Amino acid sequence: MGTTQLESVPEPKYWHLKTVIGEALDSEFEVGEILPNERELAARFGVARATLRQALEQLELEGRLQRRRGVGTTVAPPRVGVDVSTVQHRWPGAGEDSWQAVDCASAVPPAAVLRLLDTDTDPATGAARPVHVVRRLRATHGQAVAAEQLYVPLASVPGLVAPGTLAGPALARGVLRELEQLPLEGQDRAVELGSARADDAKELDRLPGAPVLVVTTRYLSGGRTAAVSVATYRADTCRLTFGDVGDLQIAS
Amino acid sequence: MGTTQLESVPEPKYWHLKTVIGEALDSEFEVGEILPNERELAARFGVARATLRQALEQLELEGRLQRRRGVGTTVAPPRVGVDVSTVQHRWPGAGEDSWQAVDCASAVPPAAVLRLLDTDTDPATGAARPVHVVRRLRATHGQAVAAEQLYVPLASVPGLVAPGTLAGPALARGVLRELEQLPLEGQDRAVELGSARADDAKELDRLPGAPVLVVTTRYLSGGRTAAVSVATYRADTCRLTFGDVGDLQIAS
DNA sequence: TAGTGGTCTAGACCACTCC
DNA sequence: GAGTGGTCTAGACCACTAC
Repeated sequence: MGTTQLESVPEPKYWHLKTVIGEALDSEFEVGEILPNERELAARFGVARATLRQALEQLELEGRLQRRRGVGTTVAPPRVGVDVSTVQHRWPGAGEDSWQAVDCASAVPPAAVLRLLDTDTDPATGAARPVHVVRRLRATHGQAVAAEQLYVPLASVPGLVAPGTLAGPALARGVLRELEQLPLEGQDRAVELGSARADDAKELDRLPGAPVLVVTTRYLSGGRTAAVSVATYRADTCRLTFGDVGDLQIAS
Repeated sequence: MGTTQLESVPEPKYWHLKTVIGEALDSEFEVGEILPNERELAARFGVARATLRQALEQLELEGRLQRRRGVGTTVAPPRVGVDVSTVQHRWPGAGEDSWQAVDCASAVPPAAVLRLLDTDTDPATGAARPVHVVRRLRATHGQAVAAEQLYVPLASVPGLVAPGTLAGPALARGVLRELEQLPLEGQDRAVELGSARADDAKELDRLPGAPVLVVTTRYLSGGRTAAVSVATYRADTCRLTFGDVGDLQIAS
């Protein structure tokens, strides 16, 4: 036929742009360097700004760029590895880690958390009861990487002094201290993609809806779920690591 | 002053839309139900289609919607939990799991993988040597959830029959079988957000660039990294679970 | 062929940061 | 106030699916 198959699989422009810019980042830019602004980049590549932004969004999602309103677009450093290995066998707050308790409130958990805390309903009405909600922040290298809400049923911290006498960070630390008194029998964990709620986004210095890795942990004690942690990690800057298990063995 | 603070924190329209639609999904729709098309939804909410799409994108990212070109937007079922617990202490392919080997090629790994396989360079030139690249697919409930590339240095499978005599799936299974002969000393694992490469996207029935959870696993044997697995899981439909560790103990 | 979601455009205005 | 990224609009056309 003599005809060559032209553009039989037309690659979207933003996809091609992403590739081109990605290669340029490797070869022509240093970490921290500021890219030309979006309007100029769009003009330079001959596309609309929205199309260019689609490419930049992908690169940011992959942790290669960092964009800040009013400032500009910079080349991101490699993602930091954050250890979330499930084998620490410790209550949250116990031992040396990078978490900091910032507050504690009392609230009824969202439905998804309630399903994990299924033991804590009012036996008479079946209605969910409020629990302690401890708020913590995790920082690495001076940068906030995760915000957590730890849901602790009142029954898990029976020795807590009358909550009215403590507040804020002090109450949060009190709840964590009491939790450590329980024998920890195990934990299981799940990781999924989510988008940052407004309050988490603010603490993580991101816009609402920013992509986050949601790590849900169930702490087991006495055959019950004694606490549930929902931690949201910045997906752009973090790589969750599950440490070397060479020093583990399966019981039995 | 008598003035009320109006819109002091003006919520973006797409964010508000996402909330409204999300609530409607909970109360008015069943899993699998088809939503009105984008043009109609946009008109109904009085916004441009692009704005509506921004809201739908977020909901899809959270696994609440599923959009298919030419078909429509449907309410997604809850995410499926996929076990990726790092404690199986087994080589890939060993035992009963849901992976299926589909192919095997010889190639030089990308730079990021080379850094983990740092022992496999040509001692004379320092250049990277090609390795076996086994391609596998993982399915759950009849649906493809992950595509993997397993990088196996030739040195890790010395007993493999001359590669020329096998090809495709048979070669892939041969490499996996040989790998099982090595003593597995440990593995470490990392999870991060990525976007699907074109080939992975195709196998996962997604568009290129779709958000995926990238699970990188290093298999250790004889003090070396004997293999590296890079598995991409569909972020929209999967929740990665790290099973109950109640039956684990730390070796001193 | 009709209808869907996916891509792309060329503009506008807003919120934020920094000087 | 100047410059940045973030939001939003109102269109257009394309690729795909199903009938």
